[in-house]
Amino acid sequence: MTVELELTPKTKRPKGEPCCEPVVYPDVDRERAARLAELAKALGDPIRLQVVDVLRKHAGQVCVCELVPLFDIGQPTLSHHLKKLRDAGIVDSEKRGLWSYYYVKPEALDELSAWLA
Amino acid sequence: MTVELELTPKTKRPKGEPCCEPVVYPDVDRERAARLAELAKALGDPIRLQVVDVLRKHAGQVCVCELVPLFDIGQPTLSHHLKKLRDAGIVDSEKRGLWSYYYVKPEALDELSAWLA
DNA sequence: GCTCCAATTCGACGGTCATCGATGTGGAGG
DNA sequence: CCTCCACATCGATGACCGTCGAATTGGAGC
Repeated sequence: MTVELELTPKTKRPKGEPCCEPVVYPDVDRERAARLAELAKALGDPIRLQVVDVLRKHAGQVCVCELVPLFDIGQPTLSHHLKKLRDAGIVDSEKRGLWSYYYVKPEALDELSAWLA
Repeated sequence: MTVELELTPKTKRPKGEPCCEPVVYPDVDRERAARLAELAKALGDPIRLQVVDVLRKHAGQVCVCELVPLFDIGQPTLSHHLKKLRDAGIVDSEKRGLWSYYYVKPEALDELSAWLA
C-alpha cells in the first residue's frame, strides 16, 4: 500500500509558502540506524563479505589458514579484516591448539535482515 | 542442519602435515560478493542509512528539502550522500519543478535481503 | 629453556571518504 | 532578461581505511 502524503507540492508554488512539510525521524530510529550502519560498513568490503559468505556456507567453524589462500592479500591483512568483523559482532573466533577458528554469529546478520525485510 | 566438515583438525598435529583442507570459493560467488559489498558500503554510513530508512517509511517520494533539516550536515553534504546512494542503485530521483524527489528502489535492497536470508 | 609455527599486533604509506564553503545550474516568476 | 530558489558540483582539508612488511604473542614439541 502506498500512502499518498500531502507533503508533495505538485509542481510549483508561490514563494512564501513552505514547499514541503517537515518529516520527523525519532531518536530511537537514529540509534538503530547507527547500529545497522555499523553492520553494513563491516560488510562493505568485498573481502570481508566473501569471508562471511565462506563462513556461512561452511556451517561449522573455519580455520584462518583455510581462509588465507582464498584471497590475494597477505595473512596479516586478512587478520585485520577478521578483527573488523569481530568488532562489529558479525563473527567470533575460538582458539584450539595453534589454530583459530572463525564462525558467523547469525544474530548480527539477523539484525540487518530484519531491517531490510 | 550443521554439516561437520572433515577440515577441522581436532587440537594439535605433527608438523609436516597440512592443518586443514583447502576451501574453494567460486568466481561466481566473488562477483556477487563484490556487488553485495557495494550495496553494503553505500549503507555503511549512518546518514545514508537513515535517509534510506526515511524514504522507506514514506512509501512515496520525498523532497530533498524535507531531508536536509533532519540531519546536522549541510545541504551539499547530503546531496553528496544521495549521489552515493544513487550510484549504488539503492535510490533514484525525479525532478518536478524546482524540487527533487527521492525514492527507494526496492530491488537493490532485495539483493542484500536475499543474500542475508 | 629453546625452537617452530599460526595468528595477532604494530608502524607506515597511499588512497578514499565525509565534510565544508563557494560556485555553478537550471527551472520558475516577474 | 533578470532574479530567486532548490539542488548539484567543485576544490580543499582532515580523518579513516586497506594494504604491506616487520615485530610480537602464545601454544606445542623437542
